[in-house]
Amino acid sequence: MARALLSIVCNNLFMPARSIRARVRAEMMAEIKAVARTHLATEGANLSLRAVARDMGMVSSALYRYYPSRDDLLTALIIDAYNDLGETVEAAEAAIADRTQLRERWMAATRAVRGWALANPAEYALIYGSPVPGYAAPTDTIAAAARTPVVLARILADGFGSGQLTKPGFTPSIPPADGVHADMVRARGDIAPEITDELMLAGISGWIHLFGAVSLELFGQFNNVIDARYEFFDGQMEFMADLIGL
Amino acid sequence: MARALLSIVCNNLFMPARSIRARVRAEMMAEIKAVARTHLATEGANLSLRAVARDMGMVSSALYRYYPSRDDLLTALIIDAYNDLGETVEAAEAAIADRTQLRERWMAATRAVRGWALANPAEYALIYGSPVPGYAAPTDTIAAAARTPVVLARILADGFGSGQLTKPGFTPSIPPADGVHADMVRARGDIAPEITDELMLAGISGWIHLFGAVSLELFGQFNNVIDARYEFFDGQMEFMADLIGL
DNA sequence: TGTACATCAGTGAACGCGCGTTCACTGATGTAC
DNA sequence: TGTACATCAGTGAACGCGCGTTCACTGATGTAC
Repeated sequence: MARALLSIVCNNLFMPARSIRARVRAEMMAEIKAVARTHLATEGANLSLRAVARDMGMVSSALYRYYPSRDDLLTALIIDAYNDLGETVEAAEAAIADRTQLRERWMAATRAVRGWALANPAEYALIYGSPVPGYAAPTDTIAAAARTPVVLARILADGFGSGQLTKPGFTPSIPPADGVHADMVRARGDIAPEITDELMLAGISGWIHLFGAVSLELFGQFNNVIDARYEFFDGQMEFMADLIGL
Repeated sequence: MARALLSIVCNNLFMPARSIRARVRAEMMAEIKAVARTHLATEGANLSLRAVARDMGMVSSALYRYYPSRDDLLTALIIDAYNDLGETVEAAEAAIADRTQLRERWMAATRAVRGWALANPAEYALIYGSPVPGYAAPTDTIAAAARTPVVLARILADGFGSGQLTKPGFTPSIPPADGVHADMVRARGDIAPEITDELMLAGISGWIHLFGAVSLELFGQFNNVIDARYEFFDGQMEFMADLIGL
């Protein structure tokens, strides 16, 4: 709190006075979220406003100046988590300079997902784990949630656009049902309108495998089964790259 | 409680008197778990002993005659959930009379997993969702947890034993790392010693895809993406059957 | 530049509720002789 | 078969703690004239 104030004052000595209060306020909101995040790590989604306030040296009612309720704070944390993951994945994927190396882009993006999840297990659980009882995520989260899938879809769309990737690396023996086709059309339309339905379906299989592997690992299902976790994950994602045709 | 007592008395009129108390006790433990399960459905893993006791018309301290603590009750629920899922999957898979129809056995088993998860979402979340904060599952759960994977592994082992299934339906372009190989050897050794490592790896990929798909669906990630859920899941599992070579 | 007023952050007490667990106890049921 | 004793289930009060949220309030900071 004092630290936030001090940094504001130092960073904004020459800013118009009227914005100082707004900036302190923004830093306070960020610090509340930062403290709440550390609580998530130890307590899971049973986030306690009073505990957060205690850690900040404030009285619990003071938090209501910043977040109207516990659920609103949770929502802010969820949006932050989606954005933080999305940014990490975007940056890792964008770091592949040769944009025609689709497989490298896929591997970079998927490794970034796992890396972020291992580094932020509580936040990963918050967004990809079992729903918090009594909490319904508002629609504000949708845009942030879409960032990671969009990165993956862009890889397919770029490959298809350049003619590098015309069809999946493996064609299932049974064609998709009509309803599934309709879902693919809609999903394409949202994030990669140019590609074919069969490519979209292959991509979604990859998406499922990616988050399935990360969730099983993080939620303890690999205990006593898979020890070589990095290598295993990598092999699975290379396998998916084969199937998608990257 | 009264119902449990009555059913005991009726069912055991001619049993030796000494076992009646033991049987009432067993029924009480089962009824406590049944009530706790209904609470899981609405409250998630934040199980409240007092609420369970209230619903049973008892005082909360009475539960301590049956379970020494809240965590012990949670453990019992987890073991039950694994066993219930395992039994369901075993029964569905065993219902395929022609044991040489490996693909049908796979489809029956995987559909049973999803069906059970949809019918028992809170219990699914308890065992496959984010870990309960502050709760460490004891090793008692391992045997129960293994039942479903064992069903899947038996399909591979039977196919390999009969010569029907010699290698996976798709061979990844990159061979598994040494550490992964070691994990496969150990995993085979536990549940299907006869099959090859590459088949085991294909089976584990199927296992990941299966639980990945079910978890993503149950934990809300399919909202606004996949509407044709049954067909989609089915298609994904047929796809996996292709890859494994069933 | 100085003053009057409005805005805002944070306090502290309170409401009304929840929780897991312990403990001495009462009565009923089962066991041994 | 009857009696004395041991086991066990369930009670009710208590301990010590937690929680989200509201509300009237005090002071400090910002704004308008």
